[in-house]
Amino acid sequence: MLHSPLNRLVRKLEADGRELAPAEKEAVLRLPFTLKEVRADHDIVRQGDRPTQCCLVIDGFLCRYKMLPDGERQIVSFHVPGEIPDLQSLFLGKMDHALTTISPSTVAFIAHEAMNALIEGQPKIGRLFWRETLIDAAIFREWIVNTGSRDAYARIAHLLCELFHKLQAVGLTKGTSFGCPITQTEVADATGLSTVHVNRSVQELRGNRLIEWERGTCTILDLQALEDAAMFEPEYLHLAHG
Amino acid sequence: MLHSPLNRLVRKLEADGRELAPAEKEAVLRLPFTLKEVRADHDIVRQGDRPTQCCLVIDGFLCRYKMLPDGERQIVSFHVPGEIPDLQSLFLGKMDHALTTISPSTVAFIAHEAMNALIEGQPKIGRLFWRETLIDAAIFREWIVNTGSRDAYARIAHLLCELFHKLQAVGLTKGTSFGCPITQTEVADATGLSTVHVNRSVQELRGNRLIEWERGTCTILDLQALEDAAMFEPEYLHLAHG
DNA sequence: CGACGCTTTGACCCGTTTCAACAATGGTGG
DNA sequence: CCACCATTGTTGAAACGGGTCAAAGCGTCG
Repeated sequence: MLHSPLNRLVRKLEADGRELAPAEKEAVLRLPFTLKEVRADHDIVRQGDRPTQCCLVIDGFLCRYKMLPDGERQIVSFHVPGEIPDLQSLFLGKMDHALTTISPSTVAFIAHEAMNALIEGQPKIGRLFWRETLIDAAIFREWIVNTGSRDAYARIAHLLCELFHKLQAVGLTKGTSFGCPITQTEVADATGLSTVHVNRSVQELRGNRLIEWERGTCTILDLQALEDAAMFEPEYLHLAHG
Repeated sequence: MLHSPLNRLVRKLEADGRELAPAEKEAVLRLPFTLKEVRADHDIVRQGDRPTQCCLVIDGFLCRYKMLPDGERQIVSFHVPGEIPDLQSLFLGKMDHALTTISPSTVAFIAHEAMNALIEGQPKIGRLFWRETLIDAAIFREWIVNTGSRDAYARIAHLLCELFHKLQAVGLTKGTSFGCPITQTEVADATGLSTVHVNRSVQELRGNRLIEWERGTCTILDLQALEDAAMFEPEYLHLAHG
């Protein structure tokens, strides 16, 4: 039990809220699940689907996106280990967007029934899950701000700050470095910019010695300067200690 | 009881989910509240606040917004009667954004304790509230798509489609007309455009005979054409009948 | 070694912003 | 009931951020 993949979820719940009671922790760890390795760029859930299970990220990066009739793809969120990107499918039957892997990933599928039983048996856990979805919404709000009010340079800086803080909260950073398998094309789809302009802006961030970013590893050279450039204020992430 | 302002909330819950059982409906209508008339452009909750009550819109338009350090204002959502824009404050103590009136409005304040008691006593209502917040999140996602992937013309068209459908669901439209007290400056703050360009795009929508919009009333002249121009697909609103 | 995916570059173009007025509109008080 | 003022809406011209297109470099992995 100590090394169950579900510990990722426990750690996440405790990062956003307060510590879990032993009984609560056990109830979470007792959730039945099936593990699955998924290759990169593979849709886990598609727009229009009616899932009967939720997907917990154990390892790797996922994202949610919507396609427009004109072929444009808009990524609306990135997801790192410990998160349940399609928790909403418990209450919103039909998916209004797709969920896909960015990198080769390990995910745990948990049946809706099991989630519902957990929520009923442990209402406090239910509250925490609800809270997770509200933090999700807070991040969406900040993304609206990002695409609506920041220029390209700040937009990309902001995305990197967000990823860094999210990963740090679940212990997936080493110093100011973190594994970041996201391509510039995906950054473009997430920020509403062209890949060409993303590339130039990333080079500018590098040139200003704010970041290093190559071969899937991003290192923040000057966090304060990066956050200033991004107008980043971490409160919206609603992390317990910061 | 029949004409309690809380009927707005009942109607809203039934628009998004299925019909309420009599006992559930009663429990909602028994919520203690205090009514308040609020003038236009008045902050109901500010960024950084820790509210102890929720705000139910009875009459008028509200919006949520975030300010950036550089003075930019980004509106992240509009709210019409029947909605509880700060329901999240039940679980996220500190506001990461502000809530303000667009027009003179009537709102009902409901204490967090009362909301919590209702949710515990009527878990099904709790589920519906959770669902409301998830629909909120779905709308945020669509706004990310809007600012990220659509041009000015489509962006504004999309906003109008959304308002129309939301208002229609709670019975606040007359034909294809609805009261829309939003100014072009507010549309600009919501879409990430300049007021000048909003103005030109609105004129284009008028010129193409898709809408009429003056003196606080918006009439959609050709809903199909407007939705096509906006690439609008109403599923994300998760309304019961459409 | 070759192929594929990702990054990088240059040149040109266009949607949108900015600035700076000016015109309507509507609410207020005398 | 009209004069006044503050919002809101409208216009034109010039500048700019970012988009588009097309091609070339570069890593990595079979």
